[in-house]
Amino acid sequence: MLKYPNFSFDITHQKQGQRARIGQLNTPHGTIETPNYIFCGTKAAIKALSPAQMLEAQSDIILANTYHLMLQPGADLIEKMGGLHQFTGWHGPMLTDSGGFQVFSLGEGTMANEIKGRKSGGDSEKFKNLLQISEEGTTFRSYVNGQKMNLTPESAMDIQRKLGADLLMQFDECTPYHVDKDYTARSMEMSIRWGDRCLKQFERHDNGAQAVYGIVQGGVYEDLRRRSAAYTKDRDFFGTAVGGCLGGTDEEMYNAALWSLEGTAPERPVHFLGIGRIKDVFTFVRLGVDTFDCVIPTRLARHGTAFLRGHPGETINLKNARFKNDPEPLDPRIELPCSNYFSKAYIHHLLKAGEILGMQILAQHNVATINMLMREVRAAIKSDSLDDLQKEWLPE
RNA sequence: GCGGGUGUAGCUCAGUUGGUUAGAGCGCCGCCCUGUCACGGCGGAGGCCGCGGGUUCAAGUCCCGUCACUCGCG
Repeated sequence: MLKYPNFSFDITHQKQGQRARIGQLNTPHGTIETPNYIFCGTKAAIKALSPAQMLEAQSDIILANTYHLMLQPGADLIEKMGGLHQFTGWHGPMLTDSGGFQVFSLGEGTMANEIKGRKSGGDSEKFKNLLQISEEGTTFRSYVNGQKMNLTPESAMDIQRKLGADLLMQFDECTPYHVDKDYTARSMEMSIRWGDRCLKQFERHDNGAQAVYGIVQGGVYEDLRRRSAAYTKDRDFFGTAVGGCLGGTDEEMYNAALWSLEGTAPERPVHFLGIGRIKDVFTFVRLGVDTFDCVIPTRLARHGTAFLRGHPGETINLKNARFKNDPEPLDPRIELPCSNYFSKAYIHHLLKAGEILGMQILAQHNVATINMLMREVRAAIKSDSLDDLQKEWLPE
C-alpha cells in the first residue's frame, strides 16, 4: 500500500455542510495553501515568464507536461540534468500531467473546437498524428520530427519519475465530447485499468519523492462519473483529479464536476484538470476543488487579453482601439509594474507593434491577477464571504 | 526639352487574348481561445482602377489627351 510519507494534505478550515475548504498541501518542495492555481509550463517553461517573474507574481506551483518533454528534450536528459526543478530553476512544488490529454487533443484538436464541432480551425492536417489507442496504450507521431512513439501507463509513470515533479497524474484517456455513452463508458473503464497499472508501476520505483493523482473520467454521464469517482477513492492515489470532457455549457460542467466529487475521498486534495477562468474558480471552489490548472491566463495574455478584477466578463482585450489613448495602468492593486505602472496605451502599442514585452507584461499581469484571486478566495472561504467576493470580481 | 516606365484598398502589389458583384499580403476594426503542437484561430470594413474624352454590346485592360511620380539622355 502506498503511503506518500513526504506528502500530506491538511484541511485547515471547512465550514459544516459546505464543500469549500482551505488546506495545506505539503510536498518535498514546499507547502502551498489551497485553493490554489497551477500555472502551465508545458515544455518546462511558463511561456514568456521566468521563474523569477513567476515568484514576483506570487505563484506557488507550476506544471509541466510529460508528452511534450518526452519528445523534446527527452525524459532521460532531464533526469541527467537533475530533474525538472534543477533543470528549470523553479524550486517550488511542481506537477506533471501524464500525457493522457494529448492522446485526445492530437486526435481531436482543442477541447473547445471539439465541443463546438469545429475541427481545429480548418487545418486538420495538424491533428492527424494520433495513430492508435489500444488497451496497451497509445501510438502517435512526434510533432517534433514525425518519429513514431508510444505512451503507456507504465512509460507515462517512468517518464514522470525521471522528470521529478512532486505531483504526478495517472495516464488516462480524455474522452471526447462527440462520442456516445457506450464509448465513454468503455474509455472510462480503460482509464481505470490504466490507473491500476500506473499505481503498480509507480510503486515499483517509489522512493517517497512523488505522489500520484487518480483521474475521474466518465464524460457528461452521472453514473459513469460516480463509478469513476468510486474507483479513485478505492485506490491508493494521493489525490483526486477531475478530467475529461465536462460538457459544453456551464451547467453540464457543473454537474460533471459535482458527480465526480461527491463520491471521492474527502481527505484527499482535489485537482481540476484544465479548468480555470475566474468564474470557474468561484464555481468549483464551492464544490471542494483545491487546485486548478489552466493555460488560459498565459495563453490569453499572449493573445492580448488581460484578466481584470471587477470587470464584467472577466477580461479586456488590450488590442482594442479604445485603449490606444488610455494612460491608466491595468490594476493598481497589484504591486508589480506589469499591473500598476505600464499604461494600457503602452501595452496596446507593444501588442500592435509585435513586441514580446507586451506578452510578457500581460502574462505576468494575468498570473498575478489569478494569484490575487486565489488569495482572496482563501480569505473569503475563511470568513464565509465567497458570495460577496464573487460580486467584487465579477460584477453584473 | 526628348525618350522610357509607373499610376488599382491605408501600404506593397496581382489583375490572363477586353467579359458576371476588381483580388492578395500586410495594416485597420472586432470576435474567439479552459489537463498549450498555439506571438494563434475566425470574421469584417475599406476601391469615381490618377483625371478627361473616345472605340465597343461590354474598358482596370484598347486609342487620344492631360496631370503626377520616376528613370535615362540632353
